[in-house]
Amino acid sequence: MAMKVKELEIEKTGMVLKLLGDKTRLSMVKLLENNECCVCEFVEIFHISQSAISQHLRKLRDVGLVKENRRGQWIFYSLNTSSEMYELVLNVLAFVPDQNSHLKELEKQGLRINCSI
Amino acid sequence: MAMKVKELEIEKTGMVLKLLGDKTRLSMVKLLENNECCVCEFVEIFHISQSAISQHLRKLRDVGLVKENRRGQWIFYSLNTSSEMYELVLNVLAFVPDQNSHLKELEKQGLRINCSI
DNA sequence: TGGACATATAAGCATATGCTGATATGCTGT
DNA sequence: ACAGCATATCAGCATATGCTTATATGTCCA
Repeated sequence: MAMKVKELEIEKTGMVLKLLGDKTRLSMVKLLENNECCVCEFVEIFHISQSAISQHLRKLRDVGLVKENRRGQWIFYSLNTSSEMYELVLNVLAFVPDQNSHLKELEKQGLRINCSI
Repeated sequence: MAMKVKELEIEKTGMVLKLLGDKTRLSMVKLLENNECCVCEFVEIFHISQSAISQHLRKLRDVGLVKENRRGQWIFYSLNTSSEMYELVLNVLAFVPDQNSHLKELEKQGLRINCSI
């Protein structure tokens, strides 16, 4: 039952939990667990302003949980698997139900970005 | 690497993470992982008012993460191991360094409560 | 029963947080 | 170079959060 994981400073752990404690960000990160997504997709999914999404992503990036990858006009976000906090993030995400239906919905509406660059 | 755990609603997960996202509460819960503690002990450890500690504990109790146990004058708090969120809590706490030194310090000062009731 | 101690609750305050709208920046293709 | 789209940043605002002090409640014991 007890897991053997690499411990983190309590401040860092707290910071990660605070970030993931927002429902919008938690959903975003869960989506990023299996997908690369760009800002405009999140805007469609969560129905909040592009600005709000951008600010959420900046917070996640500032502590290194996600990384960005520009391809042409778009910036694709993904989980930063080389973060020392990645293991914690994965362990938390294991409890969160799959959110991919949101992306399926986008595809149905033809709004999923598939950048060929 | 992937863990098999019992999923929780995303709202519940978010709530737990938000609660544990406060450094004081995270330390408190880490202490409660292995110990029963009462309010006055936390006051000594964290150097914030009794009221503040009490309010933190109430938030934790309101969502069922901790339970209380009155013995005489004191109310001892402990982790609620039968909460459906207990597994999530344990998985998170695995990343947090042991905080028992705080209790050791209390014992040294003779401030550790040892209720015989 | 009253005083001492432990805890809870109420009220108020300063700061943090998440959002919006407006604007700036960056890339693309004509 | 410029229009159009994607993203980032700025400023402002409403609400949430964590703390303090003051007060209420609960328990023990002389």
